[in-house]
Amino acid sequence: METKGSRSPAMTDVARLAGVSHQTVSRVLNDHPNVKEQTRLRVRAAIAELGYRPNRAARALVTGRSQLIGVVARNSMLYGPASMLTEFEQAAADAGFAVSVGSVRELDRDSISAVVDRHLDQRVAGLVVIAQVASATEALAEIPADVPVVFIDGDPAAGRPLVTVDQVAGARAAVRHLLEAGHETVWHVSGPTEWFDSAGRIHGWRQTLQEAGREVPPLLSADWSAAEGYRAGQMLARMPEVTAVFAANDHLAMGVLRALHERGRRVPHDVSVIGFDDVPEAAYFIPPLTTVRQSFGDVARAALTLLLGQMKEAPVPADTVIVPAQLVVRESVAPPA
Amino acid sequence: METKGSRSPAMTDVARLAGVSHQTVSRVLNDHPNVKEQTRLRVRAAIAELGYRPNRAARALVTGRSQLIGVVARNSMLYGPASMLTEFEQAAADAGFAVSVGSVRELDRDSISAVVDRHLDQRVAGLVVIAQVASATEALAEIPADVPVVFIDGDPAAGRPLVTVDQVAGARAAVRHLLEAGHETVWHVSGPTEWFDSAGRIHGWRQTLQEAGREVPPLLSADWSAAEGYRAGQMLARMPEVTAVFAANDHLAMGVLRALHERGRRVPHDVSVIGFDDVPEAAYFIPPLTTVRQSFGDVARAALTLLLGQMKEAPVPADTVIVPAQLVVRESVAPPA
DNA sequence: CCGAGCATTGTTATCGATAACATTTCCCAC
DNA sequence: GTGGGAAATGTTATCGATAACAATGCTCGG
Repeated sequence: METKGSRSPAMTDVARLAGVSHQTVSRVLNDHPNVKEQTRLRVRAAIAELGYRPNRAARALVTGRSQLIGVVARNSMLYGPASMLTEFEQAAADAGFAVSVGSVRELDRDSISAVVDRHLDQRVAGLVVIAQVASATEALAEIPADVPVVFIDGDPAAGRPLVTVDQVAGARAAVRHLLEAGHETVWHVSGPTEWFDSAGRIHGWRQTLQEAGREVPPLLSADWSAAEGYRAGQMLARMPEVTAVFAANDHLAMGVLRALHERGRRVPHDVSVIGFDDVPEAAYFIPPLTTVRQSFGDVARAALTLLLGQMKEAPVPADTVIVPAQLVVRESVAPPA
Repeated sequence: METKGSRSPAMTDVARLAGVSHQTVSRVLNDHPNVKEQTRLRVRAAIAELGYRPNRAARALVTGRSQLIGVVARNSMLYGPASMLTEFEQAAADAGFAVSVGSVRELDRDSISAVVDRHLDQRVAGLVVIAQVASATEALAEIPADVPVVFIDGDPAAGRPLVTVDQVAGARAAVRHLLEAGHETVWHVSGPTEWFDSAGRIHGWRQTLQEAGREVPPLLSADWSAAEGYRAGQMLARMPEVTAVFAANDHLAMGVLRALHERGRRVPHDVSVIGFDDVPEAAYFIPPLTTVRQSFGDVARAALTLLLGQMKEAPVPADTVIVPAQLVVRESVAPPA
């Protein structure tokens, strides 16, 4: 019944039907205080009758800002970033914002800059940059100061509003759990070292070992894939002194598990393994994986809150939000044999 | 250097600098034929000098259409839908389109209708609906006929442009592979039966068994999670006559593997298992999973092509595109013991 | 009962692009 | 060299909203 006529109704159509000026309709729509209750109702009725919905493009044109939030993210199917995006979209939708995604193959300055420009063309109301690596931080210079921006997983030193998971604490919890189980030390298979996420987890790992006066084994660094976890696992499996491994994410952990299994080293009997992320499948690994859960939903909601705070010119509650991570104990950890 | 002044330059600024009218600038921007080469260059130079970028909102207002493609998808972190989205965004970006995501918690009529309306407010140039269940099809009535639409994984009978993976052929390949290995019959752990994806895989499974004159075992249906795969696997593990299982996706397969492992039934020695999707981790399951790969990238690109075809009023090449699926053989299948 | 002052409503300008139409310029055939 | 027609450019209207300002109408104190 809505789009029956030649085109969808505009504000003037509503105004005519309600017997007021289009400006009054605008006022009703924007909840301006000085509109008589009776008029307001009449306008609302007309809006409902016509099935009128405001034209965002027109509004964006005159206000210079849309109801659109731009997200800049690396094009990847990694569990973390993908979850992040979904959660953020959901939070934004609840707040009445649409989300425009701008993927980029690499987080280098030029790519990011291009995506940011595309978003600015659309007159986005704000930007969220999922900037896991340092090179992304440089591109921040491209973003005009008057556009609200929030970084996720970005550089804590960048001086922009930032939301991030407490990687260090998560890693500490994992390592402590292994030490408490009686292991002499813990090996670490990390993500790419340029990632802030990786850096935080490495830091937490090293720090915890040092505080306990344990030897810090050499770092095995990889990308985030099961394939590289497998490769690292093949090395570790060959070394009998390895009894505990902390993998920087669950997929790496899965690769490690496979490698250990192949060489006949049982988990957790011979080797204990902990992951990071708590992907939905983690409980069904062989064996069920003890891991560190990060709440992407919390990160997304915090990011949105920071963003909306900037838009309303309201005082921003805090510049940096750190979302806690939580150890989830399953069956991949045991005391050393 | 760009946004230095009070506001970004508009078309008239470019026109003034180039000594032409703003309309001529518009013509250059839109590659209209009747512009003298020399003028064109002068305008281009002015554009570059000012760092001018057209205001999409203004364009959208007057043309009634933006450079934005709306995607309607169920909010989920399932591998398939998430990959789909990423791939589509990438393809769209390459074609100069931004993508606005509208998630919905459930694919019921009202939710979809709300998201579609939000997209129409933004005057999207086209819509992509990832509509895996029948209830989503009903909501198609809400979409005005003049808005280009493509369905992904939708109802083949809906009479709208559709792109989908060849689920039936994929399932047939999987089942045939198991029969050729010598198994008497194949059990199937399916996804939710309302999903078209599930329906196609179930159909292919049943059809292949029947054609081979084999008994069709009762269907075990589940959601897409490892958790339900595990539950189904627990039942299957208890039945000695089960020697071959086709799981409707890799995560279900993972749950099945865990359950079999727990009950001491070895894969592939005692039971063979095949999955669907080929998630990046599939090669690192225990054992490496034989599965059916679907190319989300191909689906995304096909969808975009269909959409662009509709926009240009150009003749649409085909109404339905079926992307092939491909069996990936690893180590989870062997002849029965 | 009148006018100050606020509440309410209307009028007009504006955002920055494209569309439609008007106009000028140019080229070439006769 | 002139008229016709196409090529090139300019002018004005328009999309649909908000902003700024103008003009009412109402209330209440003196």
